Amino acid sequence: MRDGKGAIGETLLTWYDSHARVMPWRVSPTDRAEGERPDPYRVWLSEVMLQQTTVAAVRDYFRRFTERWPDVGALAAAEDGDVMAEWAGLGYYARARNLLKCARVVAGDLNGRFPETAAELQKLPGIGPYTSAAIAAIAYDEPVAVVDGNVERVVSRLFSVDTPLPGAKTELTELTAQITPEDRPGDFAQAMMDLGATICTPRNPACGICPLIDACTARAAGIAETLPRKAPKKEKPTRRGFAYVAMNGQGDVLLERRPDKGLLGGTLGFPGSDWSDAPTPAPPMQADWTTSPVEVRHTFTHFHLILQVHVTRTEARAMTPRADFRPGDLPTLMRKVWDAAQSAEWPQPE
DNA sequence: GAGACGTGGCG
DNA sequence: TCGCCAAGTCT
Repeated sequence: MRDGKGAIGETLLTWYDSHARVMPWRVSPTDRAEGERPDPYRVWLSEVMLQQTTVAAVRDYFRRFTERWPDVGALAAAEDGDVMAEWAGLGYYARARNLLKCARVVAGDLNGRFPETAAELQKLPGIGPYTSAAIAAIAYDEPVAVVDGNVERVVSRLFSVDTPLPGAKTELTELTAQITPEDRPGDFAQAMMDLGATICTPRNPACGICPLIDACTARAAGIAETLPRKAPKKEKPTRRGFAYVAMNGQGDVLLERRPDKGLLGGTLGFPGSDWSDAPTPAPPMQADWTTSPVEVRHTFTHFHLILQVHVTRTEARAMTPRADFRPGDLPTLMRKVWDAAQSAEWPQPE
């Protein structure tokens, strides 16, 4: 083992001890050696935020969440709208809705304690194969394979797996399990992800400074950058729509909360039309609407969107008080709508 | 199993 | 400007 796959774990942990990136949710190898344990709540929160999201984007959100809600009980007691507002801008809003569901299960049914195994963790809302393994390994030392996009890339290169993803997922998980050490599985997982994020990158991998260069078969074969293979992407269609920004004489703004299901579910935004090839105008009230000269362009995971923004002054509706409206509480698309509205020629009050 | 689901950074 | 991609999950 020591000269085979076990050597990879030892080599990587040695590298991690001197190269681990500092993150607000992470216990350094030094502190860990002195007995400090990761807080399962913070591990869980950070891992959910990190789903499909970069470390740079997560940092400030994590700080604000943990400052405002220091433990799972506090988060479970939060208002839905406050959590959605704090999550605004981070994307994939189902994560925020599931975060609250999960916090309420843990605080309400589990005495505030997270389950300690990957199998049990995965039963909770918003916790899938990756997140359950990450929490179990990092917070509870379970020697389970933690496989995210970084690990898929590192492992596919180490062993020259040329089966395209997502088909290769099972094989990559099995290979990851074979190199996951019984000792320090959490540090090993984080080391693999750090390696993938900083050295074994999708393009231009820095093989010259990689601690695993001697073990990497793809590097030896000169095919590292071609792995992992992936099925080709589908083309994104472009959809269009209308958004409506209404304001009264006091500067209060008409906002609505979107239904929990679907795109931007549970978030706050401006009223609008459907989004399609030929959207139907849908002003929230009869009024003197003017069109902003600035169109909003935004790209979601599966389509491009172009919105035409209309604005008006009206007293015809109850609105969100100016003092309660912060553009930062809106998802990015709606912040763009707000910005475009500032460029419009606003009609005079009725 | 394939599609829905955000956003920002980078080449 | 534009496609790729990031510590995925749910249906």
